[in-house]
Parts: sequence; structure tokens; C-alpha cells
Amino acid sequence: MKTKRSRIKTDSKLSGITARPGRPRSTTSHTAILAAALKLLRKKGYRSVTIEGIAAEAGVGKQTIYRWWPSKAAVVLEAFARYTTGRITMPDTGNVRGDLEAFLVQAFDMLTRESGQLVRSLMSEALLDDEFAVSMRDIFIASRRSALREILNNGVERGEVASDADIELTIDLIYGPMWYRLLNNHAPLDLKFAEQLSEMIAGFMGRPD
Amino acid sequence: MKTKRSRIKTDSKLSGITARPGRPRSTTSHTAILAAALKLLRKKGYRSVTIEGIAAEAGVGKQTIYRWWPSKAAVVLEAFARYTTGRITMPDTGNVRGDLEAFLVQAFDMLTRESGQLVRSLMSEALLDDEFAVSMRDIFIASRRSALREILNNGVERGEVASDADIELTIDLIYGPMWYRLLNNHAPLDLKFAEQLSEMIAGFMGRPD
Amino acid sequence: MKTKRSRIKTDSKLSGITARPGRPRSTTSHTAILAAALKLLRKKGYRSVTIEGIAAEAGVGKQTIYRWWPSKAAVVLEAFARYTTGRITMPDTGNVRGDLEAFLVQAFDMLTRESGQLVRSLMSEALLDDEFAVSMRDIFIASRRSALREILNNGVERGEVASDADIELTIDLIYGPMWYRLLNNHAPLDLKFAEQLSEMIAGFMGRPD
Amino acid sequence: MKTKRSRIKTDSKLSGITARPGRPRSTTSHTAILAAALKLLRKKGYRSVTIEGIAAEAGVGKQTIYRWWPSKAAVVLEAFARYTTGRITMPDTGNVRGDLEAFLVQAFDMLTRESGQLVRSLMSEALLDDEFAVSMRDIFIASRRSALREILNNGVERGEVASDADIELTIDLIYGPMWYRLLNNHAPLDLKFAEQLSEMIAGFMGRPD
DNA sequence: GACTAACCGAGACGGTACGTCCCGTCTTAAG
DNA sequence: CTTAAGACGGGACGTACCGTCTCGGTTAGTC
Repeated sequence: MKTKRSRIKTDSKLSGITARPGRPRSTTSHTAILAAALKLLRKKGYRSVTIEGIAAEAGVGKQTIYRWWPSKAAVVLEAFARYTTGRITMPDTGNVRGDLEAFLVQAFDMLTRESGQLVRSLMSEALLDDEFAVSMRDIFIASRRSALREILNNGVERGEVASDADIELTIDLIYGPMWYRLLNNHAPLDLKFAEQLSEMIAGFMGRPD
Repeated sequence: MKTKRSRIKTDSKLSGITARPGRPRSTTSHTAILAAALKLLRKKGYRSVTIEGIAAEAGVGKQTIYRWWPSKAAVVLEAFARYTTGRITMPDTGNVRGDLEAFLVQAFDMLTRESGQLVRSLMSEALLDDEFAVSMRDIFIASRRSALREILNNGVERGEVASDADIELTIDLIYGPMWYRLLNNHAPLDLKFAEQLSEMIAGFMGRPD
Repeated sequence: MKTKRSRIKTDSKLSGITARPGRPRSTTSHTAILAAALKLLRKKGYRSVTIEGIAAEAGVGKQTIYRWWPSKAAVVLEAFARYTTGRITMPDTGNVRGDLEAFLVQAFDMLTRESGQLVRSLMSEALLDDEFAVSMRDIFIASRRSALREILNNGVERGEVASDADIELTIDLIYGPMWYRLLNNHAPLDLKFAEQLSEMIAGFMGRPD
Repeated sequence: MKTKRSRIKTDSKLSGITARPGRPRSTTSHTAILAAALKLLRKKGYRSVTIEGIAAEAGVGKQTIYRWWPSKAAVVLEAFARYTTGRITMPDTGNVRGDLEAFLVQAFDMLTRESGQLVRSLMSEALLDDEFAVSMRDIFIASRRSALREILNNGVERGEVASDADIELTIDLIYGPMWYRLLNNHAPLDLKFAEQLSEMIAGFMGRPD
């Protein structure tokens, strides 16, 4: 998420610089906006959500939104980020393949049952707006990648995975098919797919010989 | 592409079905619209292209566009489909891995040098519009998948690939990473990636034992 | 009513000249158009009636309408003219005042119960289109004026009215208030008004001294 | 003229009613719109004037027009009302007939030389739109009627006119013929007609016997 | 306790594009 | 040559939102 000033303000606590003068940002409005965004998303879908609609639903002036977010996509992204924070739990089955499968099952489940359409909407926006794409990569994609990275690195430490394996490539080989199915909807993100993917990756990585 | 009525026009003499009454569709306008769409796309990018703009550029009434296409995305998709028709050439190197690599090099090259942004735009639309997503799958995705399918089936015939291999899954494993990089732009679609993908797939499929 | 060719054709029967070659004008379509126009007028009001709507309702091509009438107003005017033909009956009470009152009662009644809104619509068009105004004057206004003229001239012959009375002015003094109320709708076209008008006119004309 | 909300804004200090929130209506735009409407009317005639054209000419968004007026006719009516405000001057010749003649000469002159076509256009609209007709009656017709009413009432006070005369009917008898000629254009609104009308009315009213 | 600054709601503003309606013209095949 | 059908270029409609602006009013810290 990008705001015009928020970082400055966030720093003030740490740096001991006193708060800027004037009325401080209303947390009530802030949360009301995010809640409204989420609600409207569910009810009408991303395309039909408008800044004007969010403002009305939140009982807030449009300017208050524009002051803190650059676009509708940014609001939605923050709302979604808040919503999913802490939802990723790291599995610990003892081996890479098990961890991977558990992780994918969890991810597929969430995308299938809850946030799939929302993630699609956000990606849709990212495809047309480079600045937003950066935000999305920073906030959303990066954290998912690093979760996988951790799983794979654990495998390296355990000796299951060759130490010179190309981790980043491997992550692409895992998330790639997942996104492909998510976006194209031509085949399900189900248990079987999680197994197949995990098996493939295990085969790909597991040959240090 | 979706039109309101089938353009199938069987031989009236034989079938007894007479041609539709009324002035026939203008091929001049049809091509002018597609040309205008392509031109504006290059000049201004998908988001800035409007139906109104295409109509003006093509010297055509807006209604003429709305009569034959349901949305801006549909026009662009048809324009793009025409543009790329016949551009996919099937490689013949004698083995699956070689064919695959050659095919991917070709595909990556085109996406990187020419049509990447356009494909991203179309996918963006497909993510928000299910009806359009179907069109896109039918016109664009399907033909790419069947190209890969042919390559893999050739491998089965040659005995390089196990006869019980899951071809559709394999296609996902190839196109998935390609799309993932295309959409997220976090790593290049380069020669090296083509090699890596081909190797991985060869490894994945090539063990009938 | 103005048509581009109808008079030529009308003459051909009389002059013995054989009909023009080609398919003759369809009387079926002609009457269907007028009927459709009248039907739509009643259902939706003049403003909402369109050439396209009439054509559809009549099961006729638009061109067929444009070939024979210059505008929607012309179609409506002809439909209305047909509808009212022969509806004006001349009263004969023996004196000007009685004739006038009877005539006005009849006219007011028709405008109030049936054709008021339609006449208003036609006048509306005439106010913006000079060519149509001429048609309307020829077809509609003129016949009403000559009816009154006859009544007044009968009075002159009987000696009730001064022979040098300004008949045309008098007609204006009668129809003026009638139209004024019809258009402004601020007061009714009722029996009392017919009496008052007749009395006023009798007073105005009846003093040859 | 009809606006969506009353612009009555009583003194907030006294009444305790605070001003409406939000950015106040722009007087600049308001006047620019009326000026543009008048200008376009003169240049192109009522039928060719469009809301879009007025907006462009005034340098204003279309919505700004739609926010405050329900139709093109309403804009034009307000523009015209402003334009004619204070143009009616009451004559004082000492007797009803003189006053009437002077008043009519003035009115005929204005309609003939300046505003005739505009008034016809407005009436055209009023004939098809009841809501607008009410506006027009309130703003335009009513003020003209009350001018005449004053002249006639003066006559009653002076004893020239019978005290039980039907003033409203008399007004119809005067304005009726005027409108009739204005609308049908079959005879001029000239000096002679003003005399004839005045004479007729004087005869009609001036018999207290 | 006044002053100042930034916030807030409300909503009007100039704009752009939408998708629709209908205009009057045209181009077919059929009669 | 007319007809029904219906596509065509075009113009305007009235609406939805955009992102900006301008009000009155609120809520803090600073003088």
C-alpha cells in the first residue's frame, strides 16, 4: 500500500519527533473505509466497486479516501492484506515433500473457498497498473514466496535437497501452475493437484546425485 | 469472439435455407474496427483504449461495434487473434526436450518482444469477466495448449514419454511458470528459463520405469 | 400532407395514362402504417412515438415510411386527418348565435374527450417546423376556419350580421380563446365557455348600427 | 424553473438552521449556462440546441446542467425569464381601452421583433411535457395575465367596467387571439389588430346596463 | 483561551466514457 | 420498382464515476 504520508507518521513514534500539528488521522474512518471496501467487494465484485461507493458505505467523504490511498486497488489491497494477515501457517511434517503438500493444500483451500476471486481481481489490476503491481508484489506475492523459500531451505538444511538447487526457480515451478489454474479456471486447485505438484517438485529437487 | 447471431450460412440452394434478409454486415467496417483497435492499443495501451476511440479511429458508428462485440476486450481479443494467427510454428527436433525448448524459446520471444503487454491486458479483463474468460480460453489459451499437447503426444509415440503420462497436468506445469513470470514480471522469460523448464519436464516425464 | 409522388400517381387513373412500371405502392402497408401510428400515439404519446416504432408495429420497413412521408409529424397528421374526416357537422339552428354555440359545443366536446392531446402534439410540431406548419394549416386549421366562415356568412345572408363585418377577424376572436385554453389548460372548454364566447361574438357582430 | 432543492436559505443565526453542507452552487456556472443557452438559441434555433451544446459553450460539465434543471426547455425558460424580467411596463392612458391598446402594441411589438420564435418554442415544449407546462404557466403566462388583470381592474375602479365583469374570461378573450395568431402565423400581430382587439373588449365590457 | 493546522463530511465541479436510442440512408434478396 | 429486413455513420441522450475543489465544522497542539 502506498500512502502519501503515512510512513512519515509511522516513523515519528520511533524517532521521537513530535506529531505533526493539526487534527490527526481518524482511525474510525480508516477502518470504516477498509470494512466498507471488503463488504462491497463481496456484494458486488471488484469491477462494480467504486471509490464513491466505498465512501458512501463508510459514511466518509471521498477526499478522505483520496488523501490516504492512490486508487481503489490500493484500498482493496490493504483491506485484503489485513484480512489475510497471520493466516499463513508454516507446516512441519519433517520432510520437504510433506511440508510442501501441506502448505499447498492450505493455500489451495483458501483460494478455492474464500479469496480466489479477490486475488484474481487484484491481479487484474496489477496487470494494468505497474505501480500497483509493485505494491502487490511487496505485500502479497513476496510473503507467499518467502514461505515457500523457508520450506525449501529447510529441506536443504536437512540434506533432502541439493545445496546448489535453484530455489527461486523452484518457487516459480510451484506457484506457476497454481496461479495458472487460479487464473484460467480450467482445472481445480484440489488435493490431487497438491500431491502431483509436490511429487513433481520432490522429483525435481531430490536428485543431488 | 461472440456475436449475437451465427454467421454460418449454408448453401441456400442445397439446404433451402435462405440468406438472412437485410443489409449484410460490412466487411470494410469490420476490418477497420480491428485495425483501429490494434493501432490504438499500440499507441495508448489497453486501459486508455475506449470503444468511442476505436469507433472514431475506424470512422464507424459506436453501435456498429456494439452490434458485433460485447465489450472492448472482445474487440481487442479478435484483433489480437487475427494478428497472431499462423504465428505458432511447430518445431521438429526429433525429441521432446528439443521440441519443447524450441517451442518455448519462440513463445518467450514473442511475449517479450511483442505481445506481452497485450496478453497481460487480455488476461486482466478475463479475470473480471467470466464470459470474456471463456472466449479467451477458446480462442487463445486452447490453441497454445493444443500445440504443447501435440509435442508431448509425439513424444509418447516415439516412446520417449510414458504412455500413461498425464499430458494435461504436464501442460499446466509448463505454461504455469511461463504465465507466472509473464504476470509478475519478477524474472525474465529468457533462453535460460526455456532450458530449465524443458529439462524439468523431460525429467518429470521421461521416467517410464 | 406532403408526399414525394402520390399526386402523380393519383392523376394517372384519371388521365388514362397507364400506371408506372414496377411494383405498385402497397395499400396494405399504407393503412397499416397509419393504424400503427394512431395506436402508438394513444399508448405512448407523441413524443415517444418513433418512425422505427411505427415501422415495427406496422410490420413494415422504415424506408417504406420515408418514401411516402417526410416526417413522423406528417404520418401522424394524415392518420389524424383520416380519423376526423367527416366528423364536423354543420349546425342549423336558424341564427348565428345558436349555430355558433352548437358548433363550439361539438368542437369542445371532441377536443376534451378525444383528440385534445393529439391536436396539442401536432401543434407542438408545427411550432418548430415551418413546413409541417403549412401542412397542418392546409389540412387541419383551414377546414375548421371555413366551417366557422360558413356559419358567419349565413348570418350575413340572413341580415343578422353587418355585411361589412370582418369575418376573418371574427374567426380569430372565436378560435383564439379556444386554442388558448386548449394549449394552456388553465380553464375548461365547457358548455359555459361556449355560451360566453357565442354571446361575446353575437355582441361584437350584431350591431350594424 | 425547477430545482431539486429549495434554495431558500434563511439566516442561520436567527433560525438556527445551518447552511447546507458541501460545496455551494457555482453562480459562475449558473450564469454561464443561461448565457450559453440564450446565445445558442439565437444562433441555431431551439430544436438544434442541445444540452451537450450548452454545456460545451458554457464550459461546464453536462451533469452541472442536469443537477439543476430537468430539461433543455427548463434552462431555456429560465434564460428567457431572466432576459425579459422587467420588460413589461404598465401603460397609464386614463382609460381601459387606451391602456389595453398600449399594452398590446408593446406586447405585439416584442413578439414580432424579438421573442416570437422563442415563445413558440417554449410553448411547443409545454404542449408535450406537462411538468414543464406548469413551470411555464407559473413563470411566463401568469405574469402576463396579471398585467392584464391589473389594467382591467383599474377600469372597474374607475367605473368604466361593470363591477361584475368576468375578468378571467376577458383575459382569455384578449390573449387567445394573440396566441392564435402567434402560433398559426396566418395574420400579423400589428397595430391594427391591437386596435381591433381593444375595441372589441371595450365593447364587451363596457355595457354595465 | 485564542490561534493555527490538518482533518473530516458533504457535495458541487469539469470532465470522459459509457451503452442506448433513434435518425435518415444504404444494401441485400424477394415479389 | 416496391417491399421487409436490417446494417450503417452519426448525434445526442441521461448516467456513472473520476479526481479536484470548496464549504462549514472538528480536533488536536502551540502560543
